[in-house]
Order: sequence, then structure tokens, then C-alpha cells
Amino acid sequence: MARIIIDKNSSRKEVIIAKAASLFREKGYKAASMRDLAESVGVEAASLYNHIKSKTELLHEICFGVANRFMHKIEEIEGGKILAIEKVEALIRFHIDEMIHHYEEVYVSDREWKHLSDPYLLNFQNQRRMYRKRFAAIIENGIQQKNIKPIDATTAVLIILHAIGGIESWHRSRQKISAEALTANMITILVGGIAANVKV
Amino acid sequence: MARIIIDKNSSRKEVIIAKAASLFREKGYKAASMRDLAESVGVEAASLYNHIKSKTELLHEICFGVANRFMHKIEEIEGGKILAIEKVEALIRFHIDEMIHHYEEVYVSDREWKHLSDPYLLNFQNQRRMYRKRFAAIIENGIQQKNIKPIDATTAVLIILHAIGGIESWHRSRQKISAEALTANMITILVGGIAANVKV
DNA sequence: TCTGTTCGCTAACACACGTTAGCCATTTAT
DNA sequence: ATAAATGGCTAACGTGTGTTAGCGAACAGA
Repeated sequence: MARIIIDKNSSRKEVIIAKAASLFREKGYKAASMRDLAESVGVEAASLYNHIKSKTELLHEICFGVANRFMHKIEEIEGGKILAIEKVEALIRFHIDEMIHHYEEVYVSDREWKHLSDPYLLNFQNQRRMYRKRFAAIIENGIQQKNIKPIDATTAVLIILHAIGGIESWHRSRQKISAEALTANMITILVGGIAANVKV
Repeated sequence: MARIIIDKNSSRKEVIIAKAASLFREKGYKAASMRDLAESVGVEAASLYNHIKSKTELLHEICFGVANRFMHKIEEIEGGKILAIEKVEALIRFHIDEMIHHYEEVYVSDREWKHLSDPYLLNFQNQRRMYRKRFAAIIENGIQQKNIKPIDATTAVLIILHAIGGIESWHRSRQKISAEALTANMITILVGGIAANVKV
């Protein structure tokens, strides 16, 4: 009788969630079946229900896990006593890091949240809207401080977030440049794209 | 007996494809059912098959329609006698335009191509890889011409393409800024992000 | 007006899905 | 050693899916 292998730091439920994230990333939430998931966990489909309530629960866990991490980070950064442009850079670095090291979950949270159902869907959308508003507020601060170009803050946020989502392509590419090089390039382009031109 | 309403420029098949694009965008390819599509066309599900071969065919048509437009455009631009940075700007403008005016199809082609099946899947992936390579080549040209910063061209392409994909959020946002303002902002950030600093 | 084609309908198919019930083996705690 | 809890299994359910067959109405061209 096959048992789900667990190491000391993660419960069987957490193992399932991790595999689910990987599968949802690969096939999309709707296209990934519980039987697929069961196979990748090494167990029969019905057995999964000893640990989880439903397929949707897996999506909740993934999406809100990610959302919470970002929420905490932006709170931490907002409080700091540094220039707005530096706050933006710190936030961008965090996003890049998350996208590199928690690829599957972040990607799924980004692309598959549509398939949440109320009340979770509404909740998630609200959190997401709030997050972007707060991000935009930092940028607007930077514009007043004159260390960020006078641009539409909402559009800037949208560009930044989606650009970082592009790290997906990096993960899937044949010969990747190093994570450090990737980060450096993204910072150059994105921060360089919004920072006010300092005369050299 | 309900008939699919057509105007003179578009066949019934084209009407179906357009509605499919809208539905696939909204729900995702897998989650959108043929019965959903039928309802939005105003007809019974089985009737659709008088005009199309399969659900997948709809996805083919959408994805390759979009892919072909981009391929033609990049060929046109490559041939032009302008600076590399100007070619990049022209290409970015085209992407933005397509994303604004053919939102549904471009979005679906971007996000749902995974659900194509071979040989179409392979073909599409190849086209996509080629397109990005050619885009990167233009950027590398610009680096040699010294009108583009010395950055990793592949990363730059990835950022640009995904950033433009963010126009999705613009479409769904409550109070949009104008399309012109959006375009101007994106150009400022993206072109400003990669262009070599000219001393002012 | 007649004739062939186009296009819609209803009914039904086979299948894949998420999930539950009920049973037995294994682990854990006493 | 024994009792309780845990975590697997097989079998099956109801539902929704893409798609086909076959029929009749509406259209197009002569």
C-alpha cells in the first residue's frame, strides 16, 4: 500500500498542495484532473480526500498563501524610511525573488485565480486591487519626490507586475542566464524605465 | 428557427470564432464549453458543427491568426532603414495596438495556446520562439549601434512582451485612462528603460 | 415554381470529471 | 498487547463534456 512520503517539515496536505501547484502551473487548473494529481503524488484519486476537502481548496491555499506573503512585504516596505524609488526597487526585487524561488505557486496564483469561487474570489480580487493601489501610491510619492518620472502610476504598476510575470519564460527556456543576471537586467530596465533622469 | 446573424464582411464561421475568442478570454479555453459558446451565439450546441470541425479548430484559428499578423509585422519592420531603437519602438507600438484593438484574440493566443495539440502546438511554439529570437536580434543590433543599453536581449524581449500583456488589466479596470495616454506611458517606460542614456 | 444546399433542431452517445461510501491495513498512543 | 486514529484502497455516483446522427425548415439559383 503506497503512502505519501513526507519529510519532517511538511504534512501530507502540504505535499499535495505543492504537487497541485506544479500541476496547475503546467496544465492549468481546469485541465489538471484529480486523477492526474493523484498519480503525481503516487496514490489513488480518492485517497487525496483524506487530506483535503476539495479541488478548489487547493487553489485557495495556493492563492492566499502567495497573496499573504506579498501583503506582509508591502506593509514592511511602506513603513521604511527610504526614498520612494528605493521602495519600488525593493518591492520589485521581492517580486522577482518570489517568482524565481516559488515559481509554481506564484504563477498559479497569478493566472488561475479566476477559477476561485465566491466568497474567495471576491476576497482575492479585493486584496489584489488593494495591493496594486498601495504599490501605485508609493510610485506617486516618488513622483512628488521627483525621483520617479511623471507617469501614470497605475500603468507603471501594471507594467512592472506583468513584466516580472515574464520570468515564467525564463524558467522554461533552454539555456537560462543566471538568476542574478536575470534580476540585474530586470532591475536595470524596470527601475531605469521609471526613475527620473539624474543628470550624469 | 434562430439563425446566426451575419454582416456582409464576415461569415458565420467568423462570427463563431469571434464569440469563441471572447468566451475563451473570459473563462479560459478548458472552462468554456461548447454549450456556453452556442448560447452566446444564439443557437444550439450541435448547430455549431455545421460551421466548424471541432473546439480545437477554434483555438487554431485564433492563435495562428494572431501569430501571422505579428510575423508579417516583424518582417516589415526588419526591412526598414531606421535605427534599431526605432524598430523596437515601432514593434512595441504594434503590440500595444493589437492588444488594445484585438484584445480578446491576442489575449487568448497568449494565454491559452498550451491547449493546442500537436502538430499545431509544436508549430506554434516554434513560431513563437522564432519571433522572440528575431525581436532579440533587433535589440542586439541596437546595443551594437549604442542606442540601446548593454542588457541581455532575451530578458528585454521577455519584459517587453509580458508588460504589454498587462494591458489586459487596463481593459478590465473601472476608470481607464485613454488608449493614447496608455500607449504614451508604456512607450515612456519601456523604451526609456532600454534606450541608452543620451546626454541632455 | 421546383431543386439542391445550407443551417438549424432534438436526441443521444461515450467518456472524463469531482467526489462519496465503505472496507481493510497500518501506524500511533495507552 | 490492545484500542483508536490515520490513510490507503476499490467501486460507484451523478453531472457535464465534445461530438455525431438524422430530420426538417429556410434559403439560393434555375
